[in-house]
Amino acid sequence: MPELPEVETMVRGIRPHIEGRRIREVRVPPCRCRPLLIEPRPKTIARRVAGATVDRIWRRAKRVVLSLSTGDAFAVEPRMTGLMLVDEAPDDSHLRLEWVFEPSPQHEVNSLWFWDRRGLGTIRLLTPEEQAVVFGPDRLGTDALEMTETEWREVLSSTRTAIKVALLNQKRVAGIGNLYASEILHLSRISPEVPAQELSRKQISRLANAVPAILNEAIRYEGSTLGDGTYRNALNETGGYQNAHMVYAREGELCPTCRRGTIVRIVQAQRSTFFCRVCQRKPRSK
DNA sequence: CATATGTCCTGAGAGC
DNA sequence: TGCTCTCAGGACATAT
Repeated sequence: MPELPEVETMVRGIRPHIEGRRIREVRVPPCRCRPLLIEPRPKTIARRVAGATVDRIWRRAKRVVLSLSTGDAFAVEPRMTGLMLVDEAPDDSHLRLEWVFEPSPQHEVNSLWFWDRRGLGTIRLLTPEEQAVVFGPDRLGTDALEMTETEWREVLSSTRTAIKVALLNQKRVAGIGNLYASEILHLSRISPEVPAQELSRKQISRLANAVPAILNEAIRYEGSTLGDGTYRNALNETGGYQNAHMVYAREGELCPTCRRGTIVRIVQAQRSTFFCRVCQRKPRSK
């Protein structure tokens, strides 16, 4: 489930090991699992990365981006279970891609790995033109950490979709996923079921503040490792933010905010939403 | 155009 | 104990 905080943690974790280094080769490790989406073909990748260095490692929405000296960039989308690792992996059987770097006296590690148990992740080597499309405003909205209150009002005013579902639409706002959407709405004291365009100015103001509050705190804790234990940072260590979750996966528990309601789970757009009906009350529709 | 639903994938856990 | 079934949710494709 890597969302913005987890992907940001990956970027920060691999950056000191990888940034500025020359790629020796990119390898697809032997893996008995079904092949992951890697584009273009490994042979073409090998040709295009020859002699290139990784100039910059950054994040666009929920993707890890490795920008190369050639102008090309790897865009890595971990999706559900993908990880970027520089040390050990949870297991060796789901390693999907290895970037091997020229040895350097300042660095202990010479490989970067993409590990993905379920294999829903994708890795693409993009030309500058493709980057403009894939990272562009037609595909991805403003990063959730860069949104202004005015922008929030704009992107929410045009849809009747429930606010929780609207927050997951990456064209509207980029980086929020299922887990943090519930946490953000809880801190904002907004019902996940309210149509986005019916939010009051005050509610949008609270939302605009809650988004960076939640996401930055989650980054500080290096993300959330849920019950399945999949998510890990670049060193294969678990995150810590799951202990700070107020509502996510806390169905049946007393609401930690109002201490009156009980956390409930509902399904919206085939995804779980957790919230407290007492402090996230839905206004009576007009 | 906006909105809703289906699809991919693996392994954990439930239930019998 | 071992089988079958359901579920988790990233992004995108397709349908309405």
